[in-house]
Amino acid sequence: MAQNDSKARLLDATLHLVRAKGYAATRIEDVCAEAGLTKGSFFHHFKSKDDLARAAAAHWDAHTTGFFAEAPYHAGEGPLERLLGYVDFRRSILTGDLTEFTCFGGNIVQEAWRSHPEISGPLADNIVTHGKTLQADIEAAMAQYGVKGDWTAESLALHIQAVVQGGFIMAKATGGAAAAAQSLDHLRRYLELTFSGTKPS
Amino acid sequence: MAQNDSKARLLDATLHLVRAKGYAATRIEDVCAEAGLTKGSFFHHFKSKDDLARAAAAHWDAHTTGFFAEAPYHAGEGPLERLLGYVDFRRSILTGDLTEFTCFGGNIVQEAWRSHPEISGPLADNIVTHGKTLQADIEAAMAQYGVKGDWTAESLALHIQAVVQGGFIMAKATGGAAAAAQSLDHLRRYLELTFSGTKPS
DNA sequence: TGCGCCATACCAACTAGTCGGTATGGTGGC
DNA sequence: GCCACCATACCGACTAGTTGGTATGGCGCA
Repeated sequence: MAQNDSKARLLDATLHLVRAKGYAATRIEDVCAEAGLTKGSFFHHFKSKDDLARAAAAHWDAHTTGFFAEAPYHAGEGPLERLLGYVDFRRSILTGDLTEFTCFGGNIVQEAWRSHPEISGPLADNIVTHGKTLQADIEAAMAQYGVKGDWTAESLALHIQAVVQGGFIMAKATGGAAAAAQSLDHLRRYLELTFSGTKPS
Repeated sequence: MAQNDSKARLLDATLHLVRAKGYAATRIEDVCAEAGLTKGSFFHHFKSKDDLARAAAAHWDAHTTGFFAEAPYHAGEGPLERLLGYVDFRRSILTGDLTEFTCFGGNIVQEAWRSHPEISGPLADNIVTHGKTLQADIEAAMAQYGVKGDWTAESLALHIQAVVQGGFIMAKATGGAAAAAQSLDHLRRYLELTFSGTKPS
């Protein structure tokens, strides 16, 4: 049984390098070097660079779906607790290097949304779908707390993702994760104010 | 008068193309074609592609600084009116193609924050400095409304930029400006809740 | 005449993708 | 046990096309 994880190593290297340098600037040989392989092996597993990107997108989708499915915030008792728990969880994972916790999908969507729709499209779906996993709890919380605004649960779900994605950009702009964390703090206060109506000091 | 605006046309083409395809994928000949020139002209005005990027960053900085300095929201009577006016203004300019209203700085920071710090650095400063132009009004509004949270005016100023930048990504992910507009609506409600303490229906 | 501006032709380096070949291990027949 | 056969995984040199950058010269104007 050879090290049959070569393909996975190539995919992981892609996720890491794209988040550090972007898609266009990531060379196939960079991916090979980080995975400890050569181009011959690369083209055994992938037809082309775009094929790698599509596979990396699917890899990312599977990874994030599983990662958030197993996260602890689902254990919250009520919908608002789970919602706030999600924000807290996103805050808690802002550790280590920026290339480890930033969003592969957000990078690709930002860079390749128009030039490579066949790659960015599934990742855009990943972001939107992930955001909408919160929609049911938002609706339940709206009902529970009698919140009736001129906005939809879906729009709030996507707003949460906007703050997450924007926080990553601000983290890059300021050179640290603190900016992303503080933005999530403001988001948490918004949710508290919206659903409880009380202003914590 | 010859078309002495060749340099400006090259810079404008750069802003447009980078927002559509990213920096690495934007070729010099693409920029020349969009500006209606050839490489001879390009290298008369710029030493290299990176030189172009630095000049485009300065161009963008000058453009945005003037653009927001002349915006109408500064005429608001109180600090909160100006703050909400800024959000409204950002919402009002979400028209036309995504390549026209998205942020050149955000694109570069996202893609080149680590690989090209000499280019992304000034643009990161541009975003942060632009965000902090709201800080004085936030501080004044905090004093006026007696708001004392465990957060700083600076963090809120940067949070506003995070929502703006994140809104652009969500607009790309959903294929329309509506996502960005709805996110700014949520941001506006957060500011209203924070400073007025009242919940609008 | 000289200079700013621009076009054409070209070069050198880089990179995506190809190709011939090697190593390993499984399988079925005997 | 052993061998022929084959599929998978991998290597590294090579090709072909792209792209940043250069060299040279033309053109209009002060």
